[in-house]
Amino acid sequence: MNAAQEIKDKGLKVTTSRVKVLDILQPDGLALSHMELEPMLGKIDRITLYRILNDFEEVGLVHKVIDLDGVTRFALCKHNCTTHHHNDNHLHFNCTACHKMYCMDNLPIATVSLPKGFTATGQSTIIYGLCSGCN
Amino acid sequence: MNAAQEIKDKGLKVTTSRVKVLDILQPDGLALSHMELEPMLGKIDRITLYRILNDFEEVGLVHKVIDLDGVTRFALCKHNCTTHHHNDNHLHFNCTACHKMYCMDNLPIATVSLPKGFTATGQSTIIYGLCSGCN
DNA sequence: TTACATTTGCAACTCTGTTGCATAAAGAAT
DNA sequence: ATTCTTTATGCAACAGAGTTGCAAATGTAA
Repeated sequence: MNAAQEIKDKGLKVTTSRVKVLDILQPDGLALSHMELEPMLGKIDRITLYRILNDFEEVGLVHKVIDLDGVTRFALCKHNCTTHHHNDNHLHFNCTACHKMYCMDNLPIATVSLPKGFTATGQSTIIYGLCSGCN
Repeated sequence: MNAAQEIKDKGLKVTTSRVKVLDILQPDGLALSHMELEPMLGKIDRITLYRILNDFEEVGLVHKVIDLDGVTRFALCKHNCTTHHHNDNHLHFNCTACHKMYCMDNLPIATVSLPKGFTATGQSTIIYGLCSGCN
């Protein structure tokens, strides 16, 4: 499916900036930061980029993940997420050498038994080490 | 052990600000943010607090964890961490209601088998949901 | 109590993220 | 194609987090 159609399907207007952002996030399973995205987009206003990413997250096109350095990153959703409901819980791998953040879609997520009184609605796991490119 | 002695043992000078910071972090297993710590400390300069926390982390007195909102939090180390080497890998629980971050010292950490080429040196897991106080 | 090294506080700065408002662009109707 | 309405964009201004350099204050050991 092309980016414009995906955007339209989520009820958002199709603009050149939005299409470009979605196209850049498409190919690999990498979560990109604001700083990485901005130069790839040409002359887009940084505030616009913030708003596009937030809108995309709200309608379920992308998900947000905060890396080990506290940097916010965005990656494409793959499991038919919808507005205000993300279905794509998965592990992330953060390379300590190149700082790339990978979405590990096919790894199982362990369930943890919590102490009495605590109830879990989800979990966020970031595994760190060396990625295939840096090993 | 009292705070002053712990600070001295790590090779840092014992100052009133440092003792106060360590005393506040002592009791519970909670990871506190900068914003939470500052008002508890009286008239301490915010830059000094940044430096104290960074120094404490370097020598293994406290560890840093970034919560689900991207807020940096600090908590006491409990497993004889040393300078530049932390031994206290453990899960964290982030309450989505009161936003408290708990160190879950006694829960087992699952090991994940990664794709070929990837090697893990550690992982950071934050479980979110409702804590015992909010349930 | 003097002297040295370290810590603190201040000023200034960068980076990240948000809000309000005027302008520009998209989408639908004519 | 032209107009109209809604939504998106760009700009300015701001707030918060975090860092660095430097002078003044404090801790520690002699």
